[in-house]
Amino acid sequence: MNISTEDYIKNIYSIDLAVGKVTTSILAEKLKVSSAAVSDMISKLSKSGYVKNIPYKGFELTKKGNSMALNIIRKHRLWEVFLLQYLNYPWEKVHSEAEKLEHSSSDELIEKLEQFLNFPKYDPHGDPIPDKNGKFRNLALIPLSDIKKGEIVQIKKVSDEDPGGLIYLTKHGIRLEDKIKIKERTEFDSSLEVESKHSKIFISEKLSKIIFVIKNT
Amino acid sequence: MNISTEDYIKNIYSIDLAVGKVTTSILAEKLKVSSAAVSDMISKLSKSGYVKNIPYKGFELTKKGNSMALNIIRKHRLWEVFLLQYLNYPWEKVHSEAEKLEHSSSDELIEKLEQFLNFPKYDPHGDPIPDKNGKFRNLALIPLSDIKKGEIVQIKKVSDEDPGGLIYLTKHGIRLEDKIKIKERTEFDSSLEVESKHSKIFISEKLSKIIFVIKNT
DNA sequence: AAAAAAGTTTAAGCAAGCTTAAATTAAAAA
DNA sequence: TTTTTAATTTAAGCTTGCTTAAACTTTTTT
Repeated sequence: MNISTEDYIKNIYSIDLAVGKVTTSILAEKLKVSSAAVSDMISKLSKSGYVKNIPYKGFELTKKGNSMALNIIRKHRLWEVFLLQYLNYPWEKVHSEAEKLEHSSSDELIEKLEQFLNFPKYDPHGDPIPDKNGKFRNLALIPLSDIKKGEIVQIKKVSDEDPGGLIYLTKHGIRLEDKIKIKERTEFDSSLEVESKHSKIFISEKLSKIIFVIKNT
Repeated sequence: MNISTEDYIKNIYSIDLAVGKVTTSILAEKLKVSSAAVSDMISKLSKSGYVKNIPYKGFELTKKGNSMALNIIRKHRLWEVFLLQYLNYPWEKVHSEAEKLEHSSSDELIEKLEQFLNFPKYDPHGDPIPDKNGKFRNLALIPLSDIKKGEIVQIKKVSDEDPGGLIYLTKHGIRLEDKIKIKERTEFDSSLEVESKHSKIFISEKLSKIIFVIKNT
């Protein structure tokens, strides 16, 4: 299993989770390669039993592919916890650093790391960490964009794809687990004004879509 | 800089240190590739300024190549310290695991790791860890094979290339920093019998050549 | 239902890092 | 010094993962 292949499998998993289906062009876009490259790789992954492919229609991970994906994600998220908690690595940089480490650590190493970290259940962005059998808890989260004016919610996850949002939130003193209240909702551009214990900040529609919350805690 | 290139540079450095000169065939042997592959890569590294090459004669790292090598070695050894001290990763496995991590960690990450580890000066096999400027202390070590019967010495380094020696020593309770006495020396096969505080063990010529010691401490 | 557009796959070709085989150079032996 | 041997480099070719361009499906529009 090489880095490139692992990246394909991991991204098929996450696209499937987010969008519900995976196509050549979506995956190509995500991986920043041509559709032809994806098409090519998919037929290889199909031959080696990681992906079930129906040409021209789409594809999905097999059971084997799925557990491969969860194992990579597990490595990624455990490294994130380590980087943030022990090395004080900045929140917004943790993701891209873990992106490299995830491909360079044996299962044995990761088990020891998990033990050292005391079996964390979530990564620094609020994503669940699969155990070595691929099992994980899944919270039912709501995007902040769906919350109405006046409601009080708790931030449980901020997507880590783009560091921009993380930098903005950090700068304004908003963190995971914070409780916030929607003070204002501007229908024109779907932006929000929210208030936490310490601060009051403006949240664009784009940002509100990658912040996930739960209601009554 | 990719993994393969980093491996070439790192190995040129270590062969130079051990043997005093680097040739195509020695490097090929170390990297388990053909001489032709080495020849090819050396001319690339020469073009990009990491290596000074005199065709048919040999080659060596430039200043730029040297500091690249030290940076990779630094990463390798800091990871080794982490793996052993914090994850309780077995002594003899630490090397091969670090071999992968060294290529997947940014300079920034490594600085934070170094800080977390409290700026260790030696790795778990006794090799010095370069600081971020490439500076390191160098002990004058003597191979155990050069020590005469009756002498008492302290183990300061055990080469980590082959895990076999490390496993043997660990099994017999010999560790870095142990003080040992040469009880017997068999001239026939240059083997030794040595005694530490806790144990008495047989050391073959081969093993005695990769154990390094200092005399009076 | 036919035409146009969009998406996917196949084909041809490139770069990197490797291989084996042939050619070249240097070193050792005669 | 010439010959033989050993080491190195060059050449030709393979594989992997990519590219662009062409061919082919599927979907959407009219």
